[in-house]
Amino acid sequence: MKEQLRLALLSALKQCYVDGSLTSGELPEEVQLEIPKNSDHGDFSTNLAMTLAKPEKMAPRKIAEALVAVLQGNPLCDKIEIAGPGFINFRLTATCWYDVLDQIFAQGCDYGHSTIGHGTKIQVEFVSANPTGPLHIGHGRGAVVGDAVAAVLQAAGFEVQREYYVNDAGNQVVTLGRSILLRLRELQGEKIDFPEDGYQAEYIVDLASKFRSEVGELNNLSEDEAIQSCARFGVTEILKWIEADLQKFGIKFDHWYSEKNLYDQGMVDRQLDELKQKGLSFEQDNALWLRTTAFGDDKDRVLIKSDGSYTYFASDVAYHMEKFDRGFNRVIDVWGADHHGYIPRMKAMLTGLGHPPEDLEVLLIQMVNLLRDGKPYIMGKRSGNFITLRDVIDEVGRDACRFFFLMRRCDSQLDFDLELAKQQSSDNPVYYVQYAHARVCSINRNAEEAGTKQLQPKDVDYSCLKLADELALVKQLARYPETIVGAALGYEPHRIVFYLQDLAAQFHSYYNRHRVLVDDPATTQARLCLANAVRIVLANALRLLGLSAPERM
RNA sequence: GCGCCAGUAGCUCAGUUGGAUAGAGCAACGGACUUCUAAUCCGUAGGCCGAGGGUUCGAAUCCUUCCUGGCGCGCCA
Repeated sequence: MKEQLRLALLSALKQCYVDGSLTSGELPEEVQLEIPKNSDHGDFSTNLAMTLAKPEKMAPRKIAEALVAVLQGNPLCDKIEIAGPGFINFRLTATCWYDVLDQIFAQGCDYGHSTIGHGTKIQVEFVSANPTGPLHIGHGRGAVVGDAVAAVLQAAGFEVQREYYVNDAGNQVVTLGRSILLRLRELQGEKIDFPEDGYQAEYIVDLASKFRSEVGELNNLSEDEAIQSCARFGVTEILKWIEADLQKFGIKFDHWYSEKNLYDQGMVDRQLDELKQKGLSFEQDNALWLRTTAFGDDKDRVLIKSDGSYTYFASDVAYHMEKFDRGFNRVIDVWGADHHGYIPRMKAMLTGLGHPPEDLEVLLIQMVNLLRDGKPYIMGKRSGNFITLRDVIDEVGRDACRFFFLMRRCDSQLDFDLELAKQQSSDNPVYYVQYAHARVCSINRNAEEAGTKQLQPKDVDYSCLKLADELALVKQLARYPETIVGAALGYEPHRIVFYLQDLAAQFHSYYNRHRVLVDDPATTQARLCLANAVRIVLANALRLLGLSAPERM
């Protein structure tokens, strides 16, 4: 709809140049068409005349007049007006809007999808929490946002892979192994002094006892072997929890990528060699450094420490290069905002290795402040006192929890008060949206009980939908596809949430003002179509965000 | 000290990437269920868009300087 109008405008402009009413010959790279806030200003509005004022050296309103003279009589438009400093406002014909309903019924659950991504391969890597403990609320936010971003990109025609990077190599895994081993010895009756830097939490004891019953005791192994064995066991078990938690949240990854595997395959060393060959790394103080300052970072970064062990940055370099080797055109990392300091070094590394830095997009997820009764709940893996993501899902509910995380743009902080989330559950916005969906289903049931058979859209007279409320609703439905495109290109799934709330509000309002099932059969049929078009779009958007669309509530 | 993110109604936040008179939800107040589900709707009230300066036809949005809050600034992860 918008596109057709855009084309009409462009050809009108060309026509003006041909007939000489405009002279600059300037063609804007983009004709901006927006939906005015105030519906008195029409369905669409363009500032084209204003942007041409300078090259054309003419008053905007004069330019607008020239354009409108050509556009007058366009079949799409009911009314074209010049307003304010030089806006051109368009009101489209009702029939033109009714086409949207046909599109919705024809496309069904695909309505809203587009091909704007042209199959570009994008990988979204998210959560990637260390397998040393259960997921907490902050991971939950990253999980939901990452999942929704991936879904929205898919809907916009990108080819998307969801990946979880498993940090199963490195220090924290050794710490995990040692912690389990110590608890195991404790279970065997030894008196141990649990170190400060071990993982203190209760689940370590559970793991130790599970280890004892499934694997046995480790008296024959050396200390290192025992730690290794405990670590492997711990990582496997914890990954099972994580996967189960995510599944409970409705999130499924296409691929789990092991850091350890990266080392085992020699990919880290190969990548370090390449850096050396390209002269990007250097040795100093017995360590190997990457010269990231050459590409905008404020200091150089260590790849191999002076004790010979690798930093995380080393494997991150190899990992990210490997992503591009796998054929992704663009790579998205979803990180906690506390890692934002890593972005310059990652971009520097990419630039050094010949990738445009825009190929990596990092989405920073701001902190979640977990509260209970208004009091902050301190989270820390080592403190031993935390509420897991699973606890939250169980307490608040999956839909409400997901919705809550998606309601805000991800770069603003979020207060998550458990008591509030529960208390509000009866008037939680997610139910508001779902209720709209359930209402349409209920209308359908009533129609069926009353013996009203719903006609095929082609047999329905849409011109019965002449109320302002009805046209406004259709126009809102027409905006859904572009909402997805905007959400995808900006990596902003929250836009879908706001769209859903707007659509639900408009429908609730309409429902309270007018009956769908009325005496006149033609009107009833048309309104049933409208209501069901709303239902389809609500269901599509809810599904996109991983939320359920209940048929009754 | 340097960097990143934020600052919009009493509270929580949107604001279509620079457009016309800045919006919604809670909270407050007043109304609507013999009518398709009241988990709903209608109405009232609420603003120096943190502050100053700049860019232009036009700024909550862009540039700049401050102020406030959060987070980073390791051969930690």
